[in-house]
Amino acid sequence: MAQSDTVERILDAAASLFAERGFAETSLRMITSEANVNLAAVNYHFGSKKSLIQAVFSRFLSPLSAELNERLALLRQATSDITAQQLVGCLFESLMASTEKEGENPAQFMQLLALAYAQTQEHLRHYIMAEHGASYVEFTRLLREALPDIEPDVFYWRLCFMLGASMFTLSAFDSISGILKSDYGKETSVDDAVALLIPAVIGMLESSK
Amino acid sequence: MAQSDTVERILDAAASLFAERGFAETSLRMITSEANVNLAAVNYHFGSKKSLIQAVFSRFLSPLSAELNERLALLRQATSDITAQQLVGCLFESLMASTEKEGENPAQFMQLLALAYAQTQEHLRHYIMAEHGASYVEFTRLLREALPDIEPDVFYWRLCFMLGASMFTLSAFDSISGILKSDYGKETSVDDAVALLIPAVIGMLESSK
DNA sequence: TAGGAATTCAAACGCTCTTTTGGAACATAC
DNA sequence: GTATGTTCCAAAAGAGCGTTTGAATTCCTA
Repeated sequence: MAQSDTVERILDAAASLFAERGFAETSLRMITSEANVNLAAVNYHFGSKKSLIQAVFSRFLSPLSAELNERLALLRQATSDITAQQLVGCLFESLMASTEKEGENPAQFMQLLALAYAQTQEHLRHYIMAEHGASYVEFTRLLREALPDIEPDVFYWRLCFMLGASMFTLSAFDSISGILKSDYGKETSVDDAVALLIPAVIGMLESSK
Repeated sequence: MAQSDTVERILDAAASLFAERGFAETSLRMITSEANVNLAAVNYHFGSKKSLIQAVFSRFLSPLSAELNERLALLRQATSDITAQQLVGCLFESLMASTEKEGENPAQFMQLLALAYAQTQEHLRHYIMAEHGASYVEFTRLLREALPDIEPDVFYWRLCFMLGASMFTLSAFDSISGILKSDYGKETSVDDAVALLIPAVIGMLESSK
């Protein structure tokens, strides 16, 4: 069994358990037993539980940042009048493309983000901001430029509405789509949910009310 | 020092620390030392940490359910054509009224709810649904009736968008309003944020797109 | 195929946690 | 003023945690 195998199995198990239960609620013993590796493997390969948590986020965030940076750069050089619609489209395309490339689950990713948000994990906040904050700041800046007529504070609150709606919806995707399946026999993919989400958040952002 | 004093002080400290740090990240030692009571007081008055968590939620949810039930009943007997706008108004009024009555913090309440959602705390989910699920189900039923032309699955997703935007915004209220204050010198109250939030979520619910 | 580095493993260490315990302090009622 | 029930407290029990250790094993290269 090569090292990469152990490391990947730990990351898979950790991502799944963290997303479902939370960080402190998930012990290294749960993770290593789920991953079928020895307890000491986490500290051997990652150094500590904190570092493991950061590694789990890195696996999601690095490809997302890369995708988003690339798409934003393309958009900037294609036109100088970028619309909010294009930017929001970029964001969700990046999310879906980056998770698909890595064979990951966007719903699980959003569960982890929601968790990182809800629990004030200082070390994680700092780490995420230091490693991946630039893409987010750039996205916000461009969106602000695309919506110059909105008062700054209103813009900020609407950005918040957008993030909340997106994060909550995708993080709850599994349970919502399960309910829809059993109650209405309706099969829904993440792409279907995103297709509904995009016009909704754009409507909120651009609203004149 | 009467019992009620100790119990209240524990609940206050627990709500504040849970909201800020998470459930497992907050030890009974932190809570009892913050509350200036003996460590054993939690187990004496509440039985266990789990029960304390439930009690913290109960203190928020019971007044909210009561307020919401009352307002929904009034609305039902006032008119048979209830609008989505009226229902969303009811929900936020109930939230603000119930927290104000009890001298509580709506942002803290939403932080706790977001936490309960993010971490799959089975005992808590069951408890909340069993004790307070009825009001939520009734609200959803009335909202569904107010928006009969929307496909059932689209309705469900939009409900999700609404909950996400509301929960996230209010749970992040302290940090957002802090940023607005320091960046734009703009002072924002929770009511201001809710005043922006209501038209935004109603727009999402009623949209024809 | 021998040797050295990388990885895995069982066991234990030290720590913090929730919960329990039995008695002390207090209030209330007879 | 004593009896009774409630509340508080210091201490310890018992369980689980992250981490460390050193030996065993596997892997790779020379």
